[in-house]
Amino acid sequence: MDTPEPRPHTGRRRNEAARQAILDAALRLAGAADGASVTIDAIARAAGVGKQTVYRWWPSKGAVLLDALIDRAGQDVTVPDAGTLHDELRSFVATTFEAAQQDPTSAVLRALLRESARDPHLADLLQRYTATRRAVLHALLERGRARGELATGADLDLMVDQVYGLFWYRFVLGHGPLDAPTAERLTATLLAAAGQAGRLPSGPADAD
Amino acid sequence: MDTPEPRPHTGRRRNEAARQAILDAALRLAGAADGASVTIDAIARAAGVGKQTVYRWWPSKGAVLLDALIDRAGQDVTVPDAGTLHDELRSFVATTFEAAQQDPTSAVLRALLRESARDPHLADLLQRYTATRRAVLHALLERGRARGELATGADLDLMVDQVYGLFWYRFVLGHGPLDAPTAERLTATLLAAAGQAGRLPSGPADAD
Amino acid sequence: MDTPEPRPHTGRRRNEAARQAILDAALRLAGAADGASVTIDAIARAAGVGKQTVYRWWPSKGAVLLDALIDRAGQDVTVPDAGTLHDELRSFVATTFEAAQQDPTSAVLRALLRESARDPHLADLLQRYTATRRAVLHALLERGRARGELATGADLDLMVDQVYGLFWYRFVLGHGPLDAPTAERLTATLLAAAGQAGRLPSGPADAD
Amino acid sequence: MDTPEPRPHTGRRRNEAARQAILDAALRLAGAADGASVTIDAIARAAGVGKQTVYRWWPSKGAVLLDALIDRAGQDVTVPDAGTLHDELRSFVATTFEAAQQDPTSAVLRALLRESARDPHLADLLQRYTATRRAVLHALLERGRARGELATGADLDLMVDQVYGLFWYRFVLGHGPLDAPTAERLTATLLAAAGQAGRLPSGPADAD
DNA sequence: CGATAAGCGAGACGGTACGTCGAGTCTTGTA
DNA sequence: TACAAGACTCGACGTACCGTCTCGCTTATCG
Repeated sequence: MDTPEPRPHTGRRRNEAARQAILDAALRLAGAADGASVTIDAIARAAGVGKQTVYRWWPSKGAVLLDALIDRAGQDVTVPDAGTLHDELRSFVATTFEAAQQDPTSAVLRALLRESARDPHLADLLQRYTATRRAVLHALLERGRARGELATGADLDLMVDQVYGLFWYRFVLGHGPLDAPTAERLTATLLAAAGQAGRLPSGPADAD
Repeated sequence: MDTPEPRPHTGRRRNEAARQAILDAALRLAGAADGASVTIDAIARAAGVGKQTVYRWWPSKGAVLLDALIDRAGQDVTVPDAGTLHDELRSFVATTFEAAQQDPTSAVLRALLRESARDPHLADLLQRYTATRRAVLHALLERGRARGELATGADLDLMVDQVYGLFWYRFVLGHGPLDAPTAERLTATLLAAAGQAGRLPSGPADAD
Repeated sequence: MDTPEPRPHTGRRRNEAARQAILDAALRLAGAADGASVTIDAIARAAGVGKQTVYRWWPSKGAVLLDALIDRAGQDVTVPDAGTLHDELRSFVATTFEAAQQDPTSAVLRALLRESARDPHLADLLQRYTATRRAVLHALLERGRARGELATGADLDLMVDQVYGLFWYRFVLGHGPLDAPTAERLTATLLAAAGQAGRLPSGPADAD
Repeated sequence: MDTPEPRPHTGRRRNEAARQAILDAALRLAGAADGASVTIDAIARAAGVGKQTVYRWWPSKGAVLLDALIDRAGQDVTVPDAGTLHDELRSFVATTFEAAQQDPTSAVLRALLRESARDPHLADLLQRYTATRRAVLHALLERGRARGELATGADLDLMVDQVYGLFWYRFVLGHGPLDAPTAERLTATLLAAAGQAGRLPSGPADAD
């Protein structure tokens, strides 16, 4: 049973240099100024590219930004896998906090939020992206539970959302710190509760 | 010698009916469809009002929406002040969750987020608004601490932001429930940790 | 020393089927709808041909149309050479009128005019094409003059342009008929005047 | 029975200065260069006006040009009404020839033709405009016929179209002169024929 | 027979102009 | 002076064609 030989490809191939130039331009513009003027026209002009070339490959401005984020700033939050759940979780949270506040990433994240507010399609993409991030954290917690460091009844989804909820809330409003001590205290809070799961109201089955 | 009584008033007075019509129209449009087409032109047209009349009294579209939210849907989250901190907190959280998901409020909140992403002025207003909400919750916690129900070292700001962070995170993404059981578990988590404050790393001075 | 015999030929030969398909597609599209959407892309797509294949052989869209016109509809206006100048002229005019109003030709002519308005290169081609048409009519008149049926001072160029002028004017605007009676009356007008050339102001030398 | 009092007018009035600036800019651009770059954007920019203001009042670029032509260059071909039909006709034709070849008018006419080729709406407008021009010439001829200077059977429509046909044909192609001698010879041709109407095949009733 | 040289379908590329939308401002006449 | 109406400038939007440029492949001719 061989492959249906869909089509070996025909026509000119995508210009990788143009792709890079567009992502670069998007990052540069998102980082500059107050984030206004992140326009498709501006991105295309800054990349030395026709507008159509942007629209050919991305459905919206925000999709470009998201792509830029994943390509350029996505590889930084790694799971350390060192020792106790407490250490792992604290490290994960602190790294997440820190990474988001570095210079290009922060601007892109804000630009993404700005765009996703208008563009339902981007909102969808962003939702999918955040889901993968949640999944990573969820897996981390699950490994801890498997090692007996969490009560079996612990609501992992809630724990995950408490981390990312706090993160986004402070990131957007900027009224409170997202630093290492905060990561430490947040971790302690979550584990203090989940370690006493017997006294907690039982969460959902959480079979995943 | 006090102010020279400059002029009691001259010219036509503000038309209260127009104000109401504008807020109504804003709510109606924000609730309708997917929330797109909440335009100043659309609001003015729907309210049977000139655009200038909107701009005369509000600095931006978002300010109109925020005003509508406060006028129409703002008075519902009250602090019960009944019994233990645990009950008070659970009630507050559950009420917050519920109120935000009712029909006109939910749409307006989403419209507000959408606008605040673009409009820095509205972002400022919204920040001030959320600050008042945080202050209410902070006061609630502080009363509890005064009654000895919280460790003295507890980071109240962190607790507040965990509540609102989870709320906004789930409200925006819609991937998890914001129901009474969730409120219950969240409350339990927060208090389980804060009751053992002695074992927590000490938070900031929290002098407010 | 003649041409350096550059190279007899090498490589693949021109695909005649593609040529025909392109001309067919051009005619079909020019005839369809209101004539809009006669695009190079559309022609190429309709002909199942790459755009480059069009540009390889024709300098512009209009050149394709002109080629189609000459190939498909060009051979119909013949000079009868039967009897008197009056009869010949009337026949020529009537045939010209009729031929232009037949179905594929009419649409292509209009499409050509449309394109030539934009494309200076096509305008040039079209000018050359109309010049050959004028030359045919001019020769017909000259033969008549040689037979003594026209005054020697007659301005043949003016007569030619009166025929084609009337034709194009009515063809484009469509406000008056281009039928046999019109051809008859036009012929009579021209000959009535040119038969009395002695009383006319003398025209240019008309040496051609 | 009074008027239905449609509306006394409300809202800001049309800015006449903007209208003039747009027409001026259109003429200027049409006259400059080779006529390319007569763009809506360019007109708006040159007029110091938003694009929307152009679109608010004219359906297309060509409509602007036509308006400019009528406003600025339309008042020049007047009917002299001096003496014989021959003199009147010659004068009319010569003036028409001359006016069209003066500097701003010529460019605008060419730009109009260019646009009308693409824009069916403009083609319609242009058709209406040419009809009014034909009507003027038709009236001139009719007065001559009433004075007995034309045969009663003369096909006035044909005569009119011979004048304008020759004019447009030479104006567009530019292969022959549109000067006073040409006007003189054309006039002579037309009148030579129409003066002998008895020998012409009878035209249409021409009852207008 | 292989090397070389086009021609070909497909389609991505940098551009330019299009016509529309929404924003915030301004100018009318009326109340 | 507020108001309804609506014209104004500005700037971004997403689309349509233009003419050019690769791709991988298919023919042809020539050494």
